[in-house]
Amino acid sequence: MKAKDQTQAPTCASCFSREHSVFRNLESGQLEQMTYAKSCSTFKKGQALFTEGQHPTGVFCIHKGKLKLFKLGSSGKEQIIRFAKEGDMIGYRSLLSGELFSATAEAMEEAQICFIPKDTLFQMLQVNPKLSFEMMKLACHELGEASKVITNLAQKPVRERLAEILLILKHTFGEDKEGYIDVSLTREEISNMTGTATESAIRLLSEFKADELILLDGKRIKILNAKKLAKIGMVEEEV
Amino acid sequence: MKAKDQTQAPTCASCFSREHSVFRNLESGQLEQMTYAKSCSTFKKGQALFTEGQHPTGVFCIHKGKLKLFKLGSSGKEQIIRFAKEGDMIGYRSLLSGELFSATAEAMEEAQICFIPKDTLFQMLQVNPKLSFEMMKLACHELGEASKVITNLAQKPVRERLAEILLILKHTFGEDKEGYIDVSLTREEISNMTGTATESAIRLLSEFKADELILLDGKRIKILNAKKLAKIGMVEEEV
DNA sequence: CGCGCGATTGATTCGGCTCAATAACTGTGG
DNA sequence: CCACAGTTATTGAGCCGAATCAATCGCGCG
Repeated sequence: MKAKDQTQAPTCASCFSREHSVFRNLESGQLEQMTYAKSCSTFKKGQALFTEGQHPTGVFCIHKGKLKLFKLGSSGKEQIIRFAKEGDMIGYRSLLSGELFSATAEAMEEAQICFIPKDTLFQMLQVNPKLSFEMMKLACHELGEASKVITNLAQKPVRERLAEILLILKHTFGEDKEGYIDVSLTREEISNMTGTATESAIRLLSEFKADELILLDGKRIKILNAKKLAKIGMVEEEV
Repeated sequence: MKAKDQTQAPTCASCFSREHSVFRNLESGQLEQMTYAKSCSTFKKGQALFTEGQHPTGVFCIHKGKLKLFKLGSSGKEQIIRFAKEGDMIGYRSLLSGELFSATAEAMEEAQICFIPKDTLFQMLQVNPKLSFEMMKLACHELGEASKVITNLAQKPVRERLAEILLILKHTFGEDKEGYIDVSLTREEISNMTGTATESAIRLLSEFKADELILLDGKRIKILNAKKLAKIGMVEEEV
């Protein structure tokens, strides 16, 4: 399941993506410990880091690349729970709660991932209350986000949800030089986020395009009128 | 917002509902500290402990009673995020993530609630890594539950969701001597959990009753055929 | 006893899903 | 470099689940 090449494995101390992660405030001793314990590997597009139902043995840090986390619904359709990119940590939820993985993590593009074994992380948590607090904060924040998603799914019609999702995507992944959202998603993946049939997502995207709210170029999406999208999505802030 | 009577305020050391809470393993010193710092009050049915958007100043421990936590959707409809009962802690998510309350907590029946100020809790977290871990675990567990809810809302039809909700209610609140689920909910509240119109929830409940899966007596609900409900709800376990 | 909210049931509408057919695109091997 | 196979995207038609609207009923309670 894990790839093998440790070739360009960097030290954690010099890791750029760490700067934006929960590990940003580690002292050098712990950084060394982590560098020593971690293993780094490459995942190809579509390859899974772990699968729903498996037993967690550590956490994954994303050094490069983008991942999607999804659960399979009873009909087999993927429900995308969240994305993860450079500097994000994956798999901590199940590890910390002592449960099996509740979702599958899959690389959306070639990705370089570091793996930190459970023992190492737990040791660090024990001696470093700040790290514990940081991770608790992260979990609590995500919990708040989840309750928003729940309310939206339960109450907003598809059109509103999709409008909001587009703004969230822009916010999560940013834009490239040309102003397109910096992520490549299939229409199906977009629908798996929104909680809708793929055809519905396509139809609405076409509508938004016709209304000049967005611009479509294959999988590339550019937001032209965030204000109006926010109004459609019933969000005050432009997410 | 808070009621005043400290009349029957018990000590935390003797608090029965603490036995099942994250505070179950506190040592006597911290228990004293908590007893000293906490304030206990009574909330009437329908009274809010806190409201979405407010600034958290501490956490609430439920000594007695049942609460619902809900968010308001853009149309003003309540979305029930979770319930809380004896021994549960409320308001920790926002406090720990340093955000505003993301939901409103309201007493569903007369409730006795203890309030633990932010400073006290944070001090205890600092000196007690086990408590931190316990709370992190709690948050991570709930996060996993949330992702289940998200997948269900996005993918399951109303009929399946309602069947599952009934099983969850039974599991959460247990049954009284007569086998009825030990909580009193209006049809609207049930629909606000399920993410559906009240009329739809009513219709489906009537169906389930006609199919002899449940028994209805006013607000009282008794599960007659959990196995079949689980099948309808597409859940392997009987939740 | 009557007021008023919650529950129920019926009729109707409509959003969104499914099914189906095509078109466009991606990669792959000759 | 092109043709083919296998996805992925698009569009249309029809249907169905669930929301809405409307009316009545039943009670809990002052």
